[in-house]
Amino acid sequence: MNVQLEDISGKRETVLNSTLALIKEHGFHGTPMSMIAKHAGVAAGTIYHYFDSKETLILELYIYVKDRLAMAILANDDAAMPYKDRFFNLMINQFNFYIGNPDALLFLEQYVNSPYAKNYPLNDSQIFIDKVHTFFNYGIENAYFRNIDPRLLAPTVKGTLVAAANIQLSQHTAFSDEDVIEIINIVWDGIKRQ
Amino acid sequence: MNVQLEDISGKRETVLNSTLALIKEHGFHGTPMSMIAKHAGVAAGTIYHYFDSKETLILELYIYVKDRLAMAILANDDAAMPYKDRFFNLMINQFNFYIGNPDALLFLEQYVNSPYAKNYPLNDSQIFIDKVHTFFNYGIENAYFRNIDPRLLAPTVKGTLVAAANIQLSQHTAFSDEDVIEIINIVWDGIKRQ
DNA sequence: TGTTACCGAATGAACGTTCAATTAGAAGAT
DNA sequence: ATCTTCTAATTGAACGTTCATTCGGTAACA
Repeated sequence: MNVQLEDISGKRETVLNSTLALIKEHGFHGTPMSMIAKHAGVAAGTIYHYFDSKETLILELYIYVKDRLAMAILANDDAAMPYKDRFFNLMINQFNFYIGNPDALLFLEQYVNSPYAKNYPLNDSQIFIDKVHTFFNYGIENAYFRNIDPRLLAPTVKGTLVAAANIQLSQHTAFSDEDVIEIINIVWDGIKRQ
Repeated sequence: MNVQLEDISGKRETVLNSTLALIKEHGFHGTPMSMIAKHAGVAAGTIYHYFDSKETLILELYIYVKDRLAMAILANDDAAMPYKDRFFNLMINQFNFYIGNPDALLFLEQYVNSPYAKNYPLNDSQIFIDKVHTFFNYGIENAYFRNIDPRLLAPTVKGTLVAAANIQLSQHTAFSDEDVIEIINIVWDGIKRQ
């Protein structure tokens, strides 16, 4: 398929990207290994050189996507800036990542609600845990946020951003920068210390 | 299986309830028709007397569950009460429905992110649309809520409640009534007209 | 010459669906 | 009440397909 991509990233990443693209269209179980092989331009057997099974392929794809999400979220983060400004920057980055990678958005949403996530709860991106979780924990410890169960924060934030991204993607009209700020204000006004 | 339930509700509902219970454990794909048949105490062929295919079984199960969710949410709603009080009542009802029906919660979350929802976007509960959507539209028109895209409201609300319900279910310690109110306050503070 | 990467046809298990046969139940006739 | 007839409900073995995975072999490369 995409020879350039294949050349620079190797067949392993080519397979991961093909799987991501196909799952967007057909879902986990509408995507047979033969289809992935064809789309990636490799033989079916080759996939098993890099992944033990379809199941581990999905598990590793999740880490791969989540790593990329974590790095996108953290772009231009500056610990010297006010916490609220950093929060808004991270949220904007997250929104833009979803808009720029709709297949990743769809995959992540499917994954977290699938038996994979339930059966392998420890399978997650180390980068995401180290960096993004740390950022939120800092906000909790320093009382920028309401005094609530910290595990409520992330889903509250994510739910709104994902909803907004899905709306923009399903229509073909984009939210303005001001709209995005307003959306993040919904989140911030909900979770900030009142 | 459950003879009492079967007797009063008929085999169609028995099959629906078995499917719901099994999907919670094994997911869409991991739940073959033969397993549903066994769990429901009917022959495989009998399922096809009530449903055209596995696909339509899932589609009808979604309507069935969403109808029950809608009715649970609307319990004790009183149009004479202040809008904010009605809102809190509906949210508490929704949270309690998730807690009391974890299999429904898991199914709904899986469904909305599956190819079913993408391929059949018009397949939804009429009760839910008539009653719950109407309630939110009223809040938008009468300026109880921020002036934002109305489709952002529902996912924002749902995301937080679902997150809270999942936390309570995954641990085995319950949120207190005050905790639940606090959670709903997060939602309300985010979306209310400031 | 040994090792790694890659191929793709073959395999075998799993699964959704069908269907010919059986039973249950309702309606009607006597 | 009893028998007859017709339809709907139910069964589960069998079918055909799909799909993940295997494996014997070939090429690349060190």
